[in-house]
Order: sequence, then C-alpha cells, then structure tokens
Amino acid sequence: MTRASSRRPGPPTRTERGIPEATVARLPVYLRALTALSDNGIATASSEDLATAAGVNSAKLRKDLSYLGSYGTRGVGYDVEYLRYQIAREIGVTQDWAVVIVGIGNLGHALANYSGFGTRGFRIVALLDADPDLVGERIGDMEVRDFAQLEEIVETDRVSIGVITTPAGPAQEVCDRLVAAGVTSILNFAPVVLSVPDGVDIRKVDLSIELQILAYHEQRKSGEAALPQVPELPAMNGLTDLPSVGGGVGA
Amino acid sequence: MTRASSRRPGPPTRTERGIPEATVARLPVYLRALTALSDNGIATASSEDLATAAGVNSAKLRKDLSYLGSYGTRGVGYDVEYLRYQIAREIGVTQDWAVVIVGIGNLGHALANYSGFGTRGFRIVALLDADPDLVGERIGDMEVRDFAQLEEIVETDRVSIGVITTPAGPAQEVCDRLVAAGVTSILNFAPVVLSVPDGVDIRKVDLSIELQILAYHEQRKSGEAALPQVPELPAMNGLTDLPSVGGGVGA
DNA sequence: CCGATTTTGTTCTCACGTTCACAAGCTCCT
DNA sequence: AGGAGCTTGTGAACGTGAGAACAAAATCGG
Repeated sequence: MTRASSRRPGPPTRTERGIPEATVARLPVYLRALTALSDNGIATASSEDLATAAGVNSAKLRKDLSYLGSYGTRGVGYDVEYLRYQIAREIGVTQDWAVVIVGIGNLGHALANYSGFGTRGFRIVALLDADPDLVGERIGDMEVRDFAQLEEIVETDRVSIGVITTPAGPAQEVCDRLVAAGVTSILNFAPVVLSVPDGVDIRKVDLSIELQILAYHEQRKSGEAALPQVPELPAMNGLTDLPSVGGGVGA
Repeated sequence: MTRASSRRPGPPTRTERGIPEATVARLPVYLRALTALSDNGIATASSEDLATAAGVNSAKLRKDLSYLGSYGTRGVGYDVEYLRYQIAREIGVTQDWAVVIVGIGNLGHALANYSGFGTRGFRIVALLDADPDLVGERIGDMEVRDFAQLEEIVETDRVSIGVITTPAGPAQEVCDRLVAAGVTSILNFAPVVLSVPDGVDIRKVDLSIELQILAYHEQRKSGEAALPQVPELPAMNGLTDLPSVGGGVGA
C-alpha cells in the first residue's frame, strides 16, 4: 500500500476516523446496491437484504457500516436513501472529481465513451495523447488534446485523478509527469508496476493478471483427480539437480 | 470466494498442494517481472532484484515462491528462465485457454483488439453479441458472431473462460447462459454482482469502484487539517433531495 | 579442505480481516 | 403499558497474510 500510516502501538488504535481498507473497497458496492434498491422504489432494507444485493454476508455488511456510524434502526433496518447519501459522502462522490485520461488507444477510447464514466462523481476534463495524429480527434463531445498541455490542464481544472491507458512503455514517464503536475491519485491500466512517491495513491487494473488467476483455478479444476504430471522441464541448464517438484512443499 | 475448500481443523493444514489466494494473485506479477528481466538478457536474479521489479518486498516474494517449491539456489538466486517456466506452469499458462468475449460495445471492442490479449496463454475464439447490427462486423481478424451460437462454440472449442463486457442489464442472463454452456471461469466487467453456482469462479473488474476508492483517499488528503464537518443532513425523511450519486447501471 | 560471504527457505510474531453470537434497542400488538 | 419479535451494533474467537529474523545451503578464495 502506498498510504502512509502513522501507527503508535498504544491502544488498538481505533479508527482515528479511519476506515479499514477492506471496508473502503466494499463501500462502492454497497452504494451501487442501494441505488438499485432505490430505483426499485424500496425505501427500507435490512442488513440481510442489502448483503444479498451486494453479494456479501450480513455480518460483514453490518460491521462495515458500523465504521461509518449508526445509520440503521434496530428492529427495522436501514433507510435506503439516507444510507445511500451517507456512504456517498463518506466515499466523497457527493462532489465531482476532475479526471484526465492519458493514452487514447483502444482502451482509452472505450473509457472516454463510457457513459457517465460508470458513476457520477467523476468528470472527465481531458483526453490526452502524445501522438499528433490523434490530437484533435473528437470522441463524444470531447477532443483529444496534446499531452504537453497536461500541466496547464491539471492546474486549471484542479485535476486530482489521472487514468493511464498507455502501453507499458511510456507508462512510468506519464505517471511521473502526472505526479509532477499535481495529480495525487492514479488508476493504471498499463501492465507495469509504477512507482510513485509517498502521498500518491495508485490502483491497478490488469486484464491479463485477472485472466491468469482464473487460469490457475481452472487448471486445478481440470486436474482434480488426475493432476497432469510434471511435464518435461525445458532443458535445465545452469542450475543443479532439480528439486522434486511434487514434494517440495509442506511436510 | 467461490472456491470450495475442504479444510479440516487438525494441523496447520499445510498446502495440500494448495497455494494461498494472496500468493496466487501475485504470481502473474512475478511472471511479468521475470519476462522483463529475461528480455533484458538477465539470466539470474536474487529475491531482492525480483522483488524490486515486481513491486513487493523480498521476504514476501521468497515466501510466495516457497509455496511452489525450492526453485532458487542459496547464495546465488533464481535462474530467470527456469523460474519463469515454473511459475507459468503453476499458473497454467503453458497451455492455451480458449476465451469468448460477450458484449462487443466499446470495451469489448477494445479487448478484442488488445494485441496478444495481454499475455500468451489465452486465445480468443469468439466475439459474441446479441445485436444483429453488430453480428458480422470484423474486428481485427475476427468476426462478431451471434450470441445464440454460444453453446455450439463453447463445446467445439472447449471454452472454459468467458469475458462479460455487456451493460449491467443483460449481464446475469449472459452469465447464466455461459455457465449452462459449460464455462467455469468468468471475468465480469459489467457493474453488477453476478451470482454463479459453486464450482464456477468469477472475478470482477470495475472501473467505477476503483475510482471511488481513489476518491475516498483523495478526499482524506484534501481534508487533512480541516475535515469538512458533517454537512447538513439532508432532511432525513422520506426520499430526500440528494444529488443522484452512484448508479453504475449505465447503458 | 575450511572459513567467509551470500542468499534462500522457513519459523515466529503481529496485524488485519472475517465470522459468530448476543445484548441493546426499536416497533407492534394485545 | 408491557411483552413478543425483529434487527442492529459490537465484543470476542478464529483464520489468513505480512514482515522480521535466522538457520541452512551454496559459492568462492586462500
């Protein structure tokens, strides 16, 4: 994690108005579930209802919500609209965040078109690319601008969030420029590990990693009864005799 | 998690050839780091080198690798090619997995074009959409086919992984069809919680959730010294006059 | 051949996250 | 008003993951 944490070992260090990271990651899910309930005209929901809609169990949901405060009513449940607003406020999407997207290839294109950018609370203020052939192209009601204008745009529009959809190569450089320009949160789609200074948050979305995780589990399903035995090792050079792959772990 | 696990509480229940989920999620990162080192002509790397390249600390990396076996050499480090192969095999990307993409909108389009689909190990065998206007369109060297052909394709090509890039609305139905057709791993880009039977793995990639997590931290940075005090609660009665926050159910 | 040096593999401890279980608190009915 | 019936909020137990620290193994130089 990039977040700095000033922990003193005194008491359990109860949330100094700080919410566990795992909970933060679920709040947006709850927000969406509440919105769906609201759209269906449901005014009140129990933790059980909400948990089902959000795909978690109710104990976890209640504990998560308890970090925000006591917004429910015992014996009754939660007022959908009220809770929705409280979560939205806690997350910070009651205000609008200015976002720039850097790298208008296939993916950048898709994100630029993504209606509503998934959720309100975010406003794309610029699409940037360094390729002169792309600059000037219109996408929806926006126009691709030159990456050189980054600093100016960040300052003018108070941009705090940057989305990187470039190839892996230029990603770190783009990242550095974003940070230097004053962006303090970055969402990275490029398949590289970016390094950022303290105080800058970075999150990564990586298609091929997700697929590989699925592949791992998939492989185990296939080989449930008959694990495909250790295949021929590819001409081990340099190193010594091979550790017996089957029994290396455990016992 | 969807994975079933048969745990008896006896001893620490060491990996019955099972690798912790947190480790599994990092293996693809190591794989990529190793590939990068290999491309740079580096034949041997210490856990420290690797850890730096992968953006983790070396103790964690060593522990992760130890679940796979003893593939390093004390006093020396790891043979890059050898370790790369071992990890690839463990993940299951030494073979090719057939993948279908359902929902050829902006995002589906982008993924279809994604050269190499991120990494070798995966082969897109079909692009599917229910919209007759889209069916027949060419994308790269593939043609969009009718979603109705799903079952046939899954059977013929032994498809085990499905990618859902539809809007939220049809996602669950698409998911059900995929599962019924025999797909056992799903990567979901639609902003909904999908429910699947046991034995099917599902992973979710959600842009707006990632942004909201960033927004949360961003908000805390801004209000470091001066937390904006709890704003007026919006008349906690029936349906209040909130800014319409949330609601990723775009389309 | 032996000791110094390097780096892995593993053990131990601590922090974090999840789940259970239940008291506290609210509503509704009689 | 009082008791029955729900549902929340939370304390405590449990399980998983992270990091520090160190013993075991390999190389290399004398």
